[in-house]
Amino acid sequence: MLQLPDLQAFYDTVWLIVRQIPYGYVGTYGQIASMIPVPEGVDETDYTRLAPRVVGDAMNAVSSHDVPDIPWHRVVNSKGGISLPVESAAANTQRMRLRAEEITFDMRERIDLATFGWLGPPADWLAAYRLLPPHTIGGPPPGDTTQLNLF
DNA sequence: CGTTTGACTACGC
DNA sequence: CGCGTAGCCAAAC
Repeated sequence: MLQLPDLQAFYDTVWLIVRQIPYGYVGTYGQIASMIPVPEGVDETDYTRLAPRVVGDAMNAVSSHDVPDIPWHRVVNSKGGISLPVESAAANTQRMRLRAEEITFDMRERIDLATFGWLGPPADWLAAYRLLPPHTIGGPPPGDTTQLNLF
């Protein structure tokens, strides 16, 4: 069983991380969840497979109000696709904002994570908030060790 | 209040 | 690869 002890704290951490995703890059639900330490007493396996859904809940909470501080449009699923209901107003907004950041979609409406996938925040930032390093996504990193925070 | 639904993901075919 | 499914969480009905 997962049962997060402090849901609001989890949401706060998710938003904190999402704010760090730079212009022109995207993070995934699972990636963000993996950066948050597994709460005490929570089974790690359950956390791994269920926490990404709760990250989606946290995104839903802000996108419905369209909180300006939080670039919610930069969060996509593990396949690089938009997870909002297709053709919904919110999904169209998200796609429009991503394209405005010069992020491109392939023929199947998917973003190449090897190109646009966020590599995560700097180690010192993670340490300051006691978070975990993100596990790499989308295969081998493109090799740019100097990913500037343009946000 | 039960019930249903879903901004997820890993895994097996 | 794509599709289906398990997992059993939260939020919305």
